[in-house]
Amino acid sequence: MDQILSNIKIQINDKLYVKDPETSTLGKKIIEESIILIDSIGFEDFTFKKLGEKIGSNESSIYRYFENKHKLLVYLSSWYWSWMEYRLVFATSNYSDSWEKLKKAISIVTEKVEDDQKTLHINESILNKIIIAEFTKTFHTKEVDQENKEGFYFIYKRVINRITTIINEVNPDYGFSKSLASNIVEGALHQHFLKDHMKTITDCNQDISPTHFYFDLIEKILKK
Amino acid sequence: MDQILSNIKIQINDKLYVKDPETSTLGKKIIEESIILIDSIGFEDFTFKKLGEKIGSNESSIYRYFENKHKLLVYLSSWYWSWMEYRLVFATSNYSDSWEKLKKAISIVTEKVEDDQKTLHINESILNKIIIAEFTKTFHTKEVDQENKEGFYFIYKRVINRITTIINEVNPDYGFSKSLASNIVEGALHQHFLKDHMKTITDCNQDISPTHFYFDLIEKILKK
DNA sequence: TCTTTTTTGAAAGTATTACTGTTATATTTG
DNA sequence: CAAATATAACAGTAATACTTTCAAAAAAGA
Repeated sequence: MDQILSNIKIQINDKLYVKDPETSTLGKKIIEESIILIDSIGFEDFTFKKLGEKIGSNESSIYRYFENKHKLLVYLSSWYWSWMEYRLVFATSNYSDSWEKLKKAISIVTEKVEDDQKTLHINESILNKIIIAEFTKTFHTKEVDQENKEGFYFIYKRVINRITTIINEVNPDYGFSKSLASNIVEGALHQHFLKDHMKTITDCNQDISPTHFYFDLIEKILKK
Repeated sequence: MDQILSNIKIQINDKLYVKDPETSTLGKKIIEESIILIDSIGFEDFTFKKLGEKIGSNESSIYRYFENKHKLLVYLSSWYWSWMEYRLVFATSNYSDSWEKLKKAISIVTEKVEDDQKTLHINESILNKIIIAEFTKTFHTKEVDQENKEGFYFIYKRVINRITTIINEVNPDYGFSKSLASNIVEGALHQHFLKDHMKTITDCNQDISPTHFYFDLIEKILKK
């Protein structure tokens, strides 16, 4: 598994970058340090100038990789969902029982993320924190329809569709498999946010994870 | 009911404004036109300068009401949830059957919003569109914990808590009433967004509303 | 109604952001 | 080693997100 994972290259829509950051040291440094900087100061205060200072590079050099910080965030999000999809496909491929497969899939997309040591320049645990705090900003824009057409959210939608398919396997009579899948993926991010910042409106905490909540939920909704 | 509604004044946390916009013509114009302008160009491109031009006022006059556009958005959101809460309390007060009460509550927070003619300067239908597209930005910031302490999200949380209480009435044995309530409120906004911008990952459309999806969901989760 | 207070508008000013363009230097590749 | 490419440094622009000052207009109070 390690071998296989270390060999995959996560494919990102090439409209998201000017120059592929995976092809150079500076590019990888931009990715690595932007994750840390966005997590640390938040996307609103994050600028290419600050990132340049942090990595000892000039602002204009970063612009040769990404048109603007929005596209960088969409790039990071695509990377995250692509990595998620890989784990999802890998972890669910060996199940014959669709219920167990669904539980595995749900746990993958709802659990807290640990750093994947196989990807050297990307800290998935911090990237997960960014996704929780900033992902909705990638599509809550006036350009969403245009960018959706250009495929900016393709991998994210494919993750949702994979879960939808498993839901349909578990219970073909259930009429809202797509909404349930999108609700769980988005809702889990939200529950993680609430447990850190608005504890009074969630049951999730150190002991009860969003995974618990959604396991219980799918059991009640889908099991006959 | 009209009488009662026309007499209530929606109370907003006074830390959200420098001067209460409800106390002057200009203030009300700022609220009225900011809703239209944010909906039309999106929150990112919205500036006090553009709003000033639109209402024939100077930028600096708007700064006398709101410190910055973030606080204006939190103000508009608070107004929205306060108005929601009012409708929620009013519509559910007469039910003796808690199941019917819950259904009524869910339909109020998940249905598409029509303009409330009783509030002259606020178009709730457009405000609802802003909430769908921009509300998560009010708390997805680095200042969320501080602003939460200052009560910026108090009314929103109270709406969630009211729904939580009704869920507990319906089924006291269900262990995730808070997460279910926060999931439904946030999830409904998300499903509305998806039906307009990412149709492939939702079952909601012109015929099937988010309300249908969540009615079915609570029935399966809470009914014994 | 007259005066005082408050509100608003106009304009100027500042620091920062979000870029673009140019040129020299450093690095890589063939 | 030469040519091509990548990067750094710097200058420059338009817009943003404010703040300040001052005068005019409007509202409130006596």
